[in-house]
Amino acid sequence: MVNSQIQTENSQQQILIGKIQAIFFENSDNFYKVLQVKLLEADFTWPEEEIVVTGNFANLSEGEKYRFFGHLFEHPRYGKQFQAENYQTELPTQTTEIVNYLAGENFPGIGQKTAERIVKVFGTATLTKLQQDPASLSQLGLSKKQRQTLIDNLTNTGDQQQAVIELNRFGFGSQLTARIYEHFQKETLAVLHHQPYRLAFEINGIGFKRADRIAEQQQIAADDPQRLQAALYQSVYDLCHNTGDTYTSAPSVMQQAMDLLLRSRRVTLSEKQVADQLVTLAADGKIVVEKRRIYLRHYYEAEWKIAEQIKTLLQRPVKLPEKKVQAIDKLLTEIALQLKITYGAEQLQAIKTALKNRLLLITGGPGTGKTTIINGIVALFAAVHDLSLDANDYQTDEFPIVLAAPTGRAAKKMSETTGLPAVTIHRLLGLNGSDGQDNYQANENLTLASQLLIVDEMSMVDTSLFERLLAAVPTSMQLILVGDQDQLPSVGPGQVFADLLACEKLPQIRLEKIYRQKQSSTIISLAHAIKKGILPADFTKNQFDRSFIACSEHQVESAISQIILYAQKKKLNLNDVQVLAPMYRGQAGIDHLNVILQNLVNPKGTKTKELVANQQSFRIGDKVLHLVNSPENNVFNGDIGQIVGINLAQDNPQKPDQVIIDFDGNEVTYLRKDLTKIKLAYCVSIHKAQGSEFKLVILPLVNMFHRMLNRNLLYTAITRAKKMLILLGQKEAFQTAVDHVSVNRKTSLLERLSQALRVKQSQQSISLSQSSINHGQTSINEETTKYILTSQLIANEEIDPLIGMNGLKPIDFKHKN
DNA sequence: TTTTGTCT
Repeated sequence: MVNSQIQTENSQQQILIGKIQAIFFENSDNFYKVLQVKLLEADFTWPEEEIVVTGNFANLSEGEKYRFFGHLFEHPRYGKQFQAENYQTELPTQTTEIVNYLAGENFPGIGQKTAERIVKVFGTATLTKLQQDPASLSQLGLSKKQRQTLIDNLTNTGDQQQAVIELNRFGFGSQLTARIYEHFQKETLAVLHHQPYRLAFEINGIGFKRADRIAEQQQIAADDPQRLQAALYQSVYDLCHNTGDTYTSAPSVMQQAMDLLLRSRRVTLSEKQVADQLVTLAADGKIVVEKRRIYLRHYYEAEWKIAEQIKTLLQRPVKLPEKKVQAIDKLLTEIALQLKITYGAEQLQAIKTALKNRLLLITGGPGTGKTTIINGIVALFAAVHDLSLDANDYQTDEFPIVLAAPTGRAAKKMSETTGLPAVTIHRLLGLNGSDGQDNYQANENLTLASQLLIVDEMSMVDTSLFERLLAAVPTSMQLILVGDQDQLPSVGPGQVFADLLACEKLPQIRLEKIYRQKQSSTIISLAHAIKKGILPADFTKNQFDRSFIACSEHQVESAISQIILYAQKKKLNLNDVQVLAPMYRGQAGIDHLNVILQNLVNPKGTKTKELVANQQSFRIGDKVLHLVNSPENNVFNGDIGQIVGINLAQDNPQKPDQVIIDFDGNEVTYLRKDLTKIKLAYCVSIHKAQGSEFKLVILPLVNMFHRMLNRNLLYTAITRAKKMLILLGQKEAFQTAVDHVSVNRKTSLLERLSQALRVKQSQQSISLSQSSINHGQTSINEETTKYILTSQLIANEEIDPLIGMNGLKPIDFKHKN
């Protein structure tokens, strides 16, 4: 049915019937395939017996006949081929063919005799009959298994095939097609036709607009409730993800949703219509409205779950035998001797506290010895509990200490500094980040088995990830969270680490003393001042380790060029010099500076080998940044390397284009297709530089960056400098950055923590049932009428607490341990 | 209006 529709819709489409001889190429991640087909019939002329067919195909079998719909196409590299947009099995029509087909490898358990018996009954219509009316099989006296085989293969193939065809028709590429089918399976077609907005809710990478285009083709009206709800939900999601807040407000959502709806289809809708659907969304529990705050249900629950889980952890104190407690000081002295370290008072206290507490937060800026402390905690923990730190001793058992971080690079660094294995939190939890906007339920039953978990770079952990991490932490585990609360906040909504630290009831240690740099470093004192919101008076005055150059946005490139030339003259290793900027666009932006600096430091000579990809040229000697995690090569997002070799296919046709990059002694080969993973790195974004340090940092800030400028960004940038810091640009821009507090995202975590930790266990159920939170079962009707969220209330911003909670109580968010 | 993370 679908097929005939397409044929009439697209009269220019060409048709080809052929038998698959070989599947040349098959991408296991998606449905894309390249086939060699023996041509049987076609509505165009083709000089040869065989033809190459490409496209997205579900199940295909070699040796089978198919009908392809598509176009002839001239591929620049592989020549003329047939691009199929659509296809169907060319089912055998003659009885002998059908018998062979059924007796063939597609139908295990059906032999020649059985096949003959089936065809005898249904004749040439056998296959369509079985597809349309599988029940008719029961009259043939086949075994249950045989019947199932026939049904599965005939109908399943059809489902998947039709879904793939339909998805192609809506313009989905092979990646998305595979993901969508994997998610909805047999439901795919029904979802596409009747609930297209589910694509936006459930598939990562599909937003409201794309779903709306499909809906429009399905004649779903512009004021259809599912359309309005999808736009509202998307708006709450977008607002939270753009701001980093875990909730938003009704006026913001309404404005954003009205906008989105109007931009997607030019149909005017009334505010009332849309507001009514916001009420429905809340009533259905997809969003939660509380005290004028609108949450995605996921974030609402996550904040409660975090608070409840932390409370549960704190209720189980660590019990160390008295003998061990007395031995701690002695053991620490031994460890210090062994590691050849002299611990400061602050550090000793941090290590000892870590051992005695179920949960401990440790925050400190660069150079305050966080790494030293992590090493100390690991060593002391192992000594006190008589644990071996040799991975070989744990062939079958779980390693007792787990080190994890939110980014690949932070995990790699952790592993390097401790000598122990460290992983990303995602990998630890088995998160595969695949589907949808709230996939938090994945792996909910996972429980980690080790005794101690240390998480580094906590400032980059968002609400969602932390909730999932805590869900996997048993109360028998000790948890140490380490980070620098003044660095850039997490990508996703929330400011978990800052909120946790703000909760005074949580055991925490703030490291102030700087060990690494000399106390006289004026970079550090500048960082401290910025942290407090002050741009010191001596800011523009040159110091022995930093300086300021006033210049306009347009002068930035020449100023930086002069600094670099000077550094070169002074025989400074340019790998120790790093330019950092907040954004890519503009005259003083990263992209422009990279081109300028590349041509300055590594100009193209007549013989320079160069490879151009993604509008960038890569030359031997170039400094480059790796943009994704490639654990198989031990290279991670944010790693900086240098191009040490380029092989061009034009010089040596036997070999493909290759770029060899040296990452601190680790040489990795990139093919042309891998070049999307790298970028020039003469200048990198401050975000990307988080977690790295450089001897000399050059930081241009101009007013044009004003939207990006904030305190954490400036703090992060200048604390990347180990020895020297050169600031340039407009003084005003630096002032803007200092004035703009960044970690003030709107979240409820601190409130939840206070609530959860305030109530004593024994009183909890009583006090909660008395509060407005709990609508008891008996009074629910009366209560809900009182609490009904109306569009009027939205307009007046008079929303009562906890509408849409459906009687959920905080205690319901408690993890089962 | 801009930057940023993870996985198969």
